[in-house]
Amino acid sequence: MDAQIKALAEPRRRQILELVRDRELAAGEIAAHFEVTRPAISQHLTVLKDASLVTERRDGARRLYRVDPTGLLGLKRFVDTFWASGLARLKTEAEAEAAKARPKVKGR
Amino acid sequence: MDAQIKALAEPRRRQILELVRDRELAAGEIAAHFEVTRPAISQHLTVLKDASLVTERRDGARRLYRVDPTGLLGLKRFVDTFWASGLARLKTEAEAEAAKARPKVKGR
DNA sequence: TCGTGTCGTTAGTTGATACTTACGTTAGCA
DNA sequence: TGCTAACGTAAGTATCAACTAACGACACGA
Repeated sequence: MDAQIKALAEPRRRQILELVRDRELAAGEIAAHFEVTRPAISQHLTVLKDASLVTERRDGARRLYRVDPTGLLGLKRFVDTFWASGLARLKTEAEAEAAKARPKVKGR
Repeated sequence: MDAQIKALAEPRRRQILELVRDRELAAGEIAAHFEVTRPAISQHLTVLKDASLVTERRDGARRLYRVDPTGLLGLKRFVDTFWASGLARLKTEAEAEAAKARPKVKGR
């Protein structure tokens, strides 16, 4: 999961993912959306590909990229785990607060 | 969401989060789990606190830390969005594959 | 086969950051 | 009021990565 989260930590790579989320785009088309040079985008695409966050498909001399959900699985599990424990904690605190408000009552 | 994901990109900070996920720990207790110096952990805790990923509570001279689910909300939405679109894409492709297997049939 | 278009790769530079050492701050106790 | 314990902060260093410029590789058409 380390590769995935490090790949997503860069804002530009998240922007690239937004671009290829629901449509397939060539490397040059992706680069046209940014003000950095094309090689910079190419390096970002390599990072995303190595992290299994995008897939690469060749079409002649072009290379088409698209989001790949595979790499997101580990990160999703990580986030969901902490989210669930956070919710459980909030629930416990809320119940403790409610119990403090009316200490004599047991149920309801 | 930028601060949160950059905070989580560091492996040591994720380890710290694991430690304070279900129990409250003092800064010194957290630092005892690692081989780096205590100030290094203190700096990590500052980053996590600024990203609303942990809460700080003072108890005399000690400072107790614990996971705060607040900062996870944005990241969770981001991951869930891509996860959902990825699932939708896989579903579409599976249906296309099924349609290719039996091109004459319309339904079922 | 010779250009042209589409990309990836390498080398080098620069800015960000994780770390250590040294110091400052606050709380509690004799 | 001193002393100690538990932290945070500041300054300096070293490593990492995002970027540019230059070059190489591959596909396609005249």
